[in-house]
Amino acid sequence: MFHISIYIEKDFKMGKYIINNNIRKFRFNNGEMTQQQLAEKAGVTRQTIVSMEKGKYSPSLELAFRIAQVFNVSLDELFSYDLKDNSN
Amino acid sequence: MFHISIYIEKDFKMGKYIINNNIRKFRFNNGEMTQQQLAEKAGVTRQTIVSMEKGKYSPSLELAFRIAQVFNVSLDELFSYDLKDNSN
DNA sequence: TTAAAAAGTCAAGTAATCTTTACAAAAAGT
DNA sequence: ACTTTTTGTAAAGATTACTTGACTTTTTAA
Repeated sequence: MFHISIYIEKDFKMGKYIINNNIRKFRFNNGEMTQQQLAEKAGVTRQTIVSMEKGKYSPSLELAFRIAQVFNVSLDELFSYDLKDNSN
Repeated sequence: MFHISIYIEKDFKMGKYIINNNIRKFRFNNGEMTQQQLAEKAGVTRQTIVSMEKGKYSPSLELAFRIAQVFNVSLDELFSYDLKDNSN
């Protein structure tokens, strides 16, 4: 007899996902809205918009909603939570 | 002659919205999942789940996505961004 | 009706988001 | 080519999410 163990990490999903956003795309779909204009409409600084577009951090849900509201779209249209591509 | 000024706040939308969530509902739709179990699956502490359910703060978008993923639903099914009811 | 499990509360500490300021690089207009 | 507008970078401070731990209240179940 022999025994095969398959170890599945408890939190195997964690750390493998990445948040993508279409902010830049929607800015240009809305009359070439600048970062500054979006920032004002969403009630944050331009720097926050820059960092978000660049994916430097994940925004608060509150801010995500405010930006979606500016573009009049749903959260799911603006953000996606995808498996990170590890093929490189 | 006289003059009437109507002042419209620039960010009149801000501060009037509130984030609601269906976390508790989804926990009970999922075989009576406890706060502790949800916390483990989402990779946070139970205290974080408690605070979220109680609406004590708006979670990060990252965490919002992880919880939606646990329940296998979209962000928009789990969270809503509604005008605060000022009728009281 | 008592024990055990789950949910709620509080407070202090850590980590991450967001602001502010200031400047550099790139793009667009004259 | 030069100016102006827009975008990108960086770093320090403020604010807020999240953790940790310890305790109380409510719910479930023996």
